[in-house]
Amino acid sequence: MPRAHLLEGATVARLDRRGKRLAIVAEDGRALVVQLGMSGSLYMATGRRGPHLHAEWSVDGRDDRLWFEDPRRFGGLTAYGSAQAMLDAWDRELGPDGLQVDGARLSKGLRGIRSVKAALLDQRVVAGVGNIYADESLHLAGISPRTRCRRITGGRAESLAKAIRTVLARAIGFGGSTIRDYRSAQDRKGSAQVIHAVYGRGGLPCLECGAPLRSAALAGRTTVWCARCQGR
DNA sequence: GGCAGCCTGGTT
DNA sequence: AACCAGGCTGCC
Repeated sequence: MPRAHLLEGATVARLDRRGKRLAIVAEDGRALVVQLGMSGSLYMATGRRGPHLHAEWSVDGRDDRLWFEDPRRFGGLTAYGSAQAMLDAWDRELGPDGLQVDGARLSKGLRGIRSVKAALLDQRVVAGVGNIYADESLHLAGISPRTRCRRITGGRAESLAKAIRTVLARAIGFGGSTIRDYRSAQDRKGSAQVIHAVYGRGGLPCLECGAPLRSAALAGRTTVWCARCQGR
């Protein structure tokens, strides 16, 4: 990516975010979107912390630098000539942010998708929910990941939307889930993994009812749920 | 829709 | 050596 697209010489006007995408918007209108993927990290530090460095920025008046590392290279940077172009892309490619999704918006997104687990992983339905928080949200809402989307209407859609908002907000409150790689921009590990009710707990007892949690591949991802609390 | 494939690295 | 992983695209 040319240096100009990396915002060289820019003055940062603001940051923006929807779901898992973060945008650095410059005063001249350029915008750079960062997607971390599974192993990416973006942080301020005086030196890199790993070998898989893809971009670095120096900031006037600061000794530390901004670093983008991504060992697995599932993440990426996308440059936009204007913030409006970026927002248009977000509107096309992303649903409502998970922290703000409501039942009506969720119901709309569910149309045409078969299983609710697949729907929650689709960023056009809700932006910001991945495999961990999909399973956690479904457990909190008491909905089986195998439920057909067409059966989730009205009150169930409301409670699922509320569960998504709650799960994401709680995880953020705990600094995110550090299974292995995740670190904050301040290079700290999160601790939300200690409050996961189902993710990573296949075969262990459900914290609500004690039944052993089921684990199976759904929508191509390991999925864990309680067949008693959430139904088969 | 489902799913292989993209990568590296950690675990079994 | 084989398998698994927090995501996403594109191919069927």
